[in-house]
Parts: sequence; C-alpha cells; structure tokens
Amino acid sequence: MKNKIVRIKDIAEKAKVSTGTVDRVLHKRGRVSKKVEEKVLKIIEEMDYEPNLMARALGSNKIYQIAALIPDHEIDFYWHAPKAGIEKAEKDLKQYGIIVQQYVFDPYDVDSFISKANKLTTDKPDGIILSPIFYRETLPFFEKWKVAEIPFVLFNTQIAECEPLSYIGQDSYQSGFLAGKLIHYGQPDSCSILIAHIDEETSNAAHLLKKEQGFRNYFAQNNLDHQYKILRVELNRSNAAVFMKQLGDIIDSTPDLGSIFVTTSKAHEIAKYLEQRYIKHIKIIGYDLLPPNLYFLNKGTISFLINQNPKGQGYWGIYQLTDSLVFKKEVPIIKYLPLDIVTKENANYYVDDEDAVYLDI
Amino acid sequence: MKNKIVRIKDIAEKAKVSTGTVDRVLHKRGRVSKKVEEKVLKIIEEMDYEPNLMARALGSNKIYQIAALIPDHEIDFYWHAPKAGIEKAEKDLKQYGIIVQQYVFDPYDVDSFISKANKLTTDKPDGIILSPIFYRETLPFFEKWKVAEIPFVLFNTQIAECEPLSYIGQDSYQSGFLAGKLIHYGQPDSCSILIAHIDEETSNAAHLLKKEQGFRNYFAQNNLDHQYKILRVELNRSNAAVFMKQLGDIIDSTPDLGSIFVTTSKAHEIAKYLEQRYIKHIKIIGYDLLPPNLYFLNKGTISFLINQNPKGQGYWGIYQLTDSLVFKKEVPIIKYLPLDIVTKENANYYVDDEDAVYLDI
DNA sequence: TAATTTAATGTGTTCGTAAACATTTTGCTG
DNA sequence: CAGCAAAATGTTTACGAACACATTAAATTA
Repeated sequence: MKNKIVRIKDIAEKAKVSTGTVDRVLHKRGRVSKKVEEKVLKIIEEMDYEPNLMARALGSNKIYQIAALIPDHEIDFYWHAPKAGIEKAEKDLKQYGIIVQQYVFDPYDVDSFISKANKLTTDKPDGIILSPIFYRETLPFFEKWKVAEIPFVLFNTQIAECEPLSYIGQDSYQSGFLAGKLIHYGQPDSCSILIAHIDEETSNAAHLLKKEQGFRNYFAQNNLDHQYKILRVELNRSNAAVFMKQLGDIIDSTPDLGSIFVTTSKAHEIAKYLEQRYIKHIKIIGYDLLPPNLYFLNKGTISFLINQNPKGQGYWGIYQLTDSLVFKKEVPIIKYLPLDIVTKENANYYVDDEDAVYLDI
Repeated sequence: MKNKIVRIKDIAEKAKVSTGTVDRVLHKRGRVSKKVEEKVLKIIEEMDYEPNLMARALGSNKIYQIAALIPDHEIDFYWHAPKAGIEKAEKDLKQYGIIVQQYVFDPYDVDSFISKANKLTTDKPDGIILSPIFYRETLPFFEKWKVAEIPFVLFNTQIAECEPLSYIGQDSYQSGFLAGKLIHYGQPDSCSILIAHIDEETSNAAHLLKKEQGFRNYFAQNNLDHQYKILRVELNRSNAAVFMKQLGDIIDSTPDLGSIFVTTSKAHEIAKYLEQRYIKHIKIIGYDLLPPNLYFLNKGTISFLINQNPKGQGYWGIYQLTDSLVFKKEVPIIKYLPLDIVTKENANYYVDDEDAVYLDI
C-alpha cells in the first residue's frame, strides 16, 4: 500500500509534460491541446491526485473580500449570534486571505436594506452572505449578482428559486413537526394548544408558516386531531397593552390550554406574562437561546427551546464561501443544521461561548 | 486600520535581524542573545504576529504517525462510529501529514488490549488516541507514554488523573441527569422507573454509575422522590433465557412501571422485548444511534436517545492531536460534546452520514 | 596576539502550487 | 517556404515558514 502523496510534479512526469501544463488542465485555463488534456486528466484520475490545499492557498496568495449583508443586532438581538459566527469565521479564515466586510441594515426598514445591498453590489466583493428577510426586495439583487458572477450564500431564510451557492439553516417545517412531538410527549392528555407568532408578519415570513404547518401536521399524521384543539394567534409587542390583552383573552377563554408553541425567538415574552400571572401549568416551547429565553428555561417556565444555531449559520456561511473561493471545493447546496432540542439540563453545551470551535466532518 | 498580515520577514526587518533569528526565537531553539530575544519577542507582541499555519505545515513537511488504540467494531458495533470518525479525520488531515495506524483489540479481552498497547508503544508514534476501557491495565502505559513524551488523547471514557493532552466525550453524570428530565417531562404522574444496565459490569464501568447517579439526582434535586419509585437492574444478554426472565419478572411485578432508562447502547433489546409482549405504555430512553436503536426510535418504541456522538469523538481526537502536533496550538484539556436529545423527528440530522457535518460550540 | 572554540546571527533551499513569463511548435498566409 | 501569429508547452519565481548550512562576532586558550 503506497501511501505516497501525489503532487502535480508526479503527474507531469508520468504524462511527460511540464507542471505548467498540468496546472492549466487542473484549472481549465485552456491553451492545452485536447490530446494532452485528456491524457493528463486520465493520469490525474488514475493516481487519485488530491491538491495540497495549503500549498494552493499559499501559492495563490489572494485576498478574498466577502460581503455580509446582515440585520442590525442592536435592533434585534437575534442577529447578534450570526454576526458573532461570521466574525469567528473571519478570524479563523483570515490566514486563507478571507476578509469580511459587513453591511448592516435595519431589519424593520426595507429602504435601509436596499441601500446597503446597492452599496455592497457596487463594491463588487468576491462572495456574499446574507439573510434575505425581505423576499421581494432581494430578488433583483440575486439577478445582479448572478450576472456579475458573485456567489452568494443564504442563511436563516431559504429562497429555493434564487439558486444560491448554498443555503444554511434549518428545515422550518421539520422543526415545527418536532415541536409538535415535544408538546405531545409532555402532554399526553387531551387539551388545547396555542401557536403564537410574535413580532413578525406571517404574511411576509414564509418560514413561520412552515413551522406552523409542520406543527399541525404532527398532530394530523399521528391521528391526534380529535385529542388536541390547536389555536393560533399573531401577537405584536409594538403595543404592550394590546399584546397583554390579546394573550390574556386567549388564556382566560381557554381553560384547558396546556401548551404554547412560540414560532419566533420571543418565547420569553410569554414566559414573563405567565409568571406575572402565576400560571404554572402551561408549558412553553420556543426557539433560540437568547439570554431572556435561557433565563426562563433555567427557571423551568420554558420547557424546551429548539436551537437554530444562528452563530453556526453565520460561521458556516463564511466557511462555505471560503471552501468554494479559496479551495475550489464543491459545497452542498443545502446545508441543514441539526434541530437541537435544548432544555435546562443540556443548555450549557449549546450556549454561545467565546472560544467556540466549529468543526466540519 | 491596517489589516496587513504580519510575516516573519516583517518582524525581522523591524527588529533589524534575520528571519533565522526570529525563527529561533519563535521556536525557542536558543542560540540567540538575551537582548535580541527580548527585542524580537516585544515586536512579535506589538505587531500581533500570527504564524501562517499553512506555510508552517508546508515548510516543515513532516509526517506525523498517530496511533489509535480502539476496540474491535466487529465485536461491539458501538465502536464502528469512533473508527469511522478517526478515518474521516485521517482523510481530512492527510494533507497536513497525518497518518493514523489503528491498533484494534478485543473489548472483552484484557490480554488483547495489553498486547496491542505494547506493540503501539514500541512503534513510538507521535501521538496516541485511545478509549481506556480497561482502567487498571491502562495506567502503566500512561506512565510509559509520559516518559517517552508522546501526547495521548482519551475519548469515550474519562480518566482524569492520567493527565492526557485532552479528553473528548460526554459528561456522564449530566447525561443521566438529562435522562431524568426527559422521563419526568413525559411522565408527570406518579409511577415506577427502571434503570437498566445492560451487558456491562457496573463495577468496572464507572461512567455507567455516574449516569445512574445523575439520573437519581435529577429526581432528588427536584423533590420528586416521593412521586417516583426508582428500581435498578443489571442485565446480561450472554444468557438470553436469563435475560428475558429477569426483565419479565420486573415488568410483571411492577404494574405501574412507566419508563425504562437504559444506560448503555442496548435500549433496542428492551424495545424488542416489549414489542414481543405487546407492551406499549412503557417509555424507553437510551443511548446511541445504532441501527437497531434507530429502528425502534422510528417505530416509537423508544422515545428518546441521547447521542454520545461517537463518530465525533473519534474525529475530534485526531483533530486535537493534529492541532497540537502540526499547528502547535493549545488544545482544551476537556472537551465535552453536547448532550444531543434525539427523537424520531430530528434523528436524521444526527445519524451517521458519509457527508455528515459536525458542529461544535 | 594569533589560533581556536563557541555563541550569535545570516543565507539559501525546500515544501506543492499558482501564475507570470519564456520558449517552442503549429498552422496559416502570401 | 519564408514569415509570422497563435497555440501549446516549458521554466522560473513567489508564497511564508522551517531548517540545514554558512558566516560572522565574541570569548577563550595557547
């Protein structure tokens, strides 16, 4: 078993050409006769050549500008984690010539998004990572980037038809389905269940609807429809009084309410409300390990959180772009991160740690 | 903000010495006057020099032999996953000059272990990864390796006092604690619960006892002792008839048995038994995503599996050794992998897939 | 103080690849 | 078939660090 590492030079020797020719074949730079190209390709195949990524990155010695188009974490704290992931990746990958430029927009202001997206586009980066939270407004940019041949990676929100280099995030439908299971498991007896969409317009946020659909389908597929009554509500904290009243009305008018499934990262708002009213029998399941959510998780007010791994999403986005740009690797078009079930007893393994290390197998 | 990457050459210029001198300072090779050394160190600090790991690995061009001392997966399928992780890591890290030599022993035969460990030791590898399932018999080897200055990494089974380069695995106590929570959550009413240790001597497997302790402490700390009656049993499949009889006796004599917590990867044995007897109301929680476990998880016979991520353990072990040997990075002494809660609805994100992606925070 | 050892520092080559540059071969036109 | 452009192929250097080797300066000895 010869384990010797095959180099370009070895291929060149075997093909009786120079390393330059092999290089041209490898990179499809042309200027190689068809006959020679075929021969070299065949030998590359035969010898099972694998490029030395270190030498490649070292030799090419390029700087890759990656643009990150992300919502302002000071406006919505949820975006703090992706930002942290992006920055961690930038730090880890700096040595490969990766530099990330952040374009931060207001997640509640479409114009801000468009403005930043325009600026980004004129800056002509080598790659783009973004969370396309404004569906309609993002589409024309996808076209521009495709024309300019700038690869882009989506995270958090999936838009299948835009043909990104990669999408990184969760399967919203399946996460709703999972939430159904968790509620059913902890609530074997007949009761009412509330789906709460908080602070987001479901009409403009397809992923929330997918979660709801998955959730409902869990009960439907398991023939539990007769056992549970599923309610839904859309709440908005912009008016605190209305928020409280709406929630209170539902709770008061639904005495057998057993669980609440919060489709956004705002489960802590429900938890706060229930605590204030000393309601203890209603179970909450929500998303994301934000500090206020973790607080109520540790108190037991929230039973489970499904981790969307937002930091990992940011990290992986940059990582995939690097794999593609620097190492010319193929990257998976869809990269679903696991649906981590987080509860008080295992939370500390998932919470964001400065020294977090990411690893890909 | 100058983002230029600092090279040894830059340091040398600033310090008005040659790159060789800087190199000697960086590697503490001596032969440098104290005055110069201090100056160079100061400049390294000032300029925030970070070595280019690719250039380093490329330049040194060393082959690192890593020895993996692992149980035979054909005897216990559990070890298939760590082996796969090790092999995946070897493939990924081959380009950094990592070669892994496997020393496979019979997990039920101490002599086999000793023999392979001896062979390994005489081969003088540059690093070692092992799962020290035989506590007493491993201790003298730790001493030998320490004398020979060969770093070793433990996985799966932790031995704190041997001072390994790193331990990779789970917090057994906490995983038992988590199992307690999962059972409690799904079984709010008073009932009996069985802890089942299958196919392993608890006297020789401290981690199983830790799991049991964590499990019991969950109920104790939450003042649930009066509500649940916790039983325990040690079963062994070596005699199938005895196994069935023991299990049957417990089930028959405990009409209010609500859940079974299996501390090993053999939950499927319990599931098989319950199915044969058409018992559906007893919930099972176990460990590890082995095919038979997944089979019963998907059928709903097993409620949850706690994933020990054995493939990740193998992968990480090699990875940590590489970080230490090739890149001279500091590696964490203890690396606890997350306690993944796996159920039918999220299992496919955790099962071993050739292109599996591991992500650690 | 010249000779010689030893400490201190400098220089050049190497790793595998990329890419600029240099040379040779081919094909075509007049 | 000379002349020349274009295509094909070969050669060299650079990337950043490691390390062997070469050189210089300082210290010691005769």
